[in-house]
Amino acid sequence: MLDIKFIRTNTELVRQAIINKNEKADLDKILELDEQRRKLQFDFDTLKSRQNAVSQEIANRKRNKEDAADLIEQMSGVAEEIRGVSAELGKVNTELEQALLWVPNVPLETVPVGRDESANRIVRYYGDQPAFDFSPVDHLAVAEKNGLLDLARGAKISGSGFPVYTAQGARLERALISFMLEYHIQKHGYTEIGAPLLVNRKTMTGTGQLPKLEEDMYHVGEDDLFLIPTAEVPVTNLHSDEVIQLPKLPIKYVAYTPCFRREAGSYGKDTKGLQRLHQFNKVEMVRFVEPRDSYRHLEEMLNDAEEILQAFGLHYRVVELCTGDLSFASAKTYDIEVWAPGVGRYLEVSSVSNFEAFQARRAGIRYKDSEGKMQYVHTLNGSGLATPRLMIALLETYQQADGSFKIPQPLEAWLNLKI
RNA sequence: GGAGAGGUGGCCGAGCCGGUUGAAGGCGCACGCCUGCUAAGCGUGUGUAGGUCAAAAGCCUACCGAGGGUUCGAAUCCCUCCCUCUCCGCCA
Repeated sequence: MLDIKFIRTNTELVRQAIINKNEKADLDKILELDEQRRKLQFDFDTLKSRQNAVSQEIANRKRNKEDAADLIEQMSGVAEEIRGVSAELGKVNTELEQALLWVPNVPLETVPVGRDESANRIVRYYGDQPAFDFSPVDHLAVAEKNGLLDLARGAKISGSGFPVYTAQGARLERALISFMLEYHIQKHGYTEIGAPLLVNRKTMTGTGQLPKLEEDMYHVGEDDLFLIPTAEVPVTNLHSDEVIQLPKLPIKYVAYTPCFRREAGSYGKDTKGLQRLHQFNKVEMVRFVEPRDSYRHLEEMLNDAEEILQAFGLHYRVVELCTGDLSFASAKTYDIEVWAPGVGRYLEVSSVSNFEAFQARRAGIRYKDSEGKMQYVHTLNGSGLATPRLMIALLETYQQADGSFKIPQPLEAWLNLKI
């Protein structure tokens, strides 16, 4: 969330950000609550101050065996008054906090302004679309021919959008995960985290999924726990309500987890094959950094993710999201879209974002800067990468004229393991 | 799930028959002094948040797991909840 002081002094900037992000937080209401809050706080402090002073005097008199009945009598109404103001203050505070949770992060000034993805800016292309001397089929055809997927049975046991990988398909997907994890650990210096897949409400709120996106989350009502939509949630919240020692920064974590998304409101969109799923696997990178470095880290993480696609020799492009396409919590986001020759589209396989202090403020992730001042860290995360669309690109790119599928060289070691 | 113990400042750890206790003491940390070097020693300081202020200083307020209650006054008493540890049960 944003600092209320920032909102107070940069109201128009925030107002514009809300519009540019297609959000609808009520700033006037927030400013009014803030005003009320400060007034009540002042009243409370004043009353409390008086009560403390008199209580002190009562204590002194009692110590000296003097009578304090008049003072006690005098204060008896004050306690009630304080309770009243305090209750009011608590109510306003809660209301203000709730309202602030609906204010999105402010996009970086350089982010292109636009309503939807049509205003996104293509940053660069890597490689070229592969040429085929036959007509390439889509990943479903490749998978069927080679026995890699069983989506029908996935639908039978869970529902559509819950893929079943079979035989070499399952091994390939697992190999992808291992390869990506080890790549980031060994080449980029990330520390691996194995994270819980069910998290509580506070954790979901910390990274900004709640309250706005509750409809998109699988919820276990009995325990009020949520299935994570991305490892970003548990991993970023690892340090919630903590003060990180300066020498520990930057912190770089990588985690593989399944991800669960209800995808409410996107029925019939990109439903073919592995394009849009309720459950999928993803390797996620998360960084905690000092604010002055955070945009350098954003570029670095983007590069970390790109290297995976490069290692597989896949053609892709990098896109900078416009304000309207930016997520609620993000200040700047790059998407990486890999080319899938069978379906003939660029598919998002990674999203790399800088949240600046937005998540850190919500989750309470701070550090002491070199001058000993308490500051919020900047948090970033990026997929590195999500497996389903990566599978699509691989299957479609490396299909052969005879319908078979060629394993990309970097994965051979994992698939040829002998025991 | 049942029984018991406990949750205090960066850490350890007093206080818990209510009142100069934001909180003893120790460790750590920072600065200074001292000292061939190192170690040790001595001194001072060292929480977070909100408010007030142009700002700093200062001042005020809150915070001893969370939330309520009793009281003129609560870290200290009462209630509810959460978490940790130990034992039992259950499941892997």
